[in-house]
Amino acid sequence: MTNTGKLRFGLCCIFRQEPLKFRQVTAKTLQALPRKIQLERLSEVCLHNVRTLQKALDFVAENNIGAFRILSPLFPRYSHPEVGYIIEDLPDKSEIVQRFAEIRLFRQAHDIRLSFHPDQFNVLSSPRPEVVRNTMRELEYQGMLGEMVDADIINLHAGGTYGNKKDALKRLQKRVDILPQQIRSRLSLENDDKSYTPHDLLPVCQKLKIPLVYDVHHHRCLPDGLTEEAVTKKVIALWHSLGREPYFHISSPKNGWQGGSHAPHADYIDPADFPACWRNLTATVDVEAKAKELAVLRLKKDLAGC
DNA sequence: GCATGTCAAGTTGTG
DNA sequence: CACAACTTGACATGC
Repeated sequence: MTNTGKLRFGLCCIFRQEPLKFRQVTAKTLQALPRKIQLERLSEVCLHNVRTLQKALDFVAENNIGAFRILSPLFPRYSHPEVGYIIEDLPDKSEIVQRFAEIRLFRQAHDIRLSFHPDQFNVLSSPRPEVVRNTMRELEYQGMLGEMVDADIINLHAGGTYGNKKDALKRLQKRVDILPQQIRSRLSLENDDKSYTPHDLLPVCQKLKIPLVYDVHHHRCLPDGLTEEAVTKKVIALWHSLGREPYFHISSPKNGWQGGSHAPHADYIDPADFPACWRNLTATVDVEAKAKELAVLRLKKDLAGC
């Protein structure tokens, strides 16, 4: 009933009901256009997306949501090898930069925690050099955005196992060690539902002095012998040793737990899936649910009533 | 204007 | 050894 900690919930990337839409443009479409037109098109989309991000944070602040995950393609195709670009290239660069500055101040004024989550195709453990190069490009992009908006997390999965987890994690560690500070200072690893458990990643994170985002749904899909309480405790200790607020992910499976090890995300979070040991913490919990802002608001309500 | 297909990425498992 | 599945929402295209 009386929560001592300050649990904050995070909204992921987009909205279900609010009329806030981010725009996209594909490499294929761009490649059919001359460079000048490409940049005009990209500028239009980027400006739209920065304005939309501002509105998204307005909504987040008004509804007492404590965190927001920024979608990776906020600037579509930024790190693409053929059609990639920098803000300087865009006709609307001055308004874009100006709005980023406003977003940054707004974030700070309202204490909204911002994060990035490069998708599964970004793999630092890959044995393929071009995969790692592309990942680096994407991380540089997200690091640049992170710097501009004052985000504190770029959260990454550990990637594939290639038949040998130890070697894969060694490659990962080597590559984290050479990341620019702008990225490394924001980097976290997250346990996934197929390959890497908290048990696998905690030692890596400790060695690299980077935090672990604990996804309890993934942990239930891919258990490692550790209880949720035990992992929670270790993860909190890790974040605190770095002087930072712990970060978790929650989701509920679409078709219940009986339908196999992993399932697509449900529209809402079943409050029963929310770990009891998270209740009174000071921590951030991203709500991964298809009903987006509706799911965040419902979960807040449900937990307040327990 | 709506419905269907396409895009974007890397890994893994299947055929 | 080649290819589909996985994931996802918006874009792009065709009727």
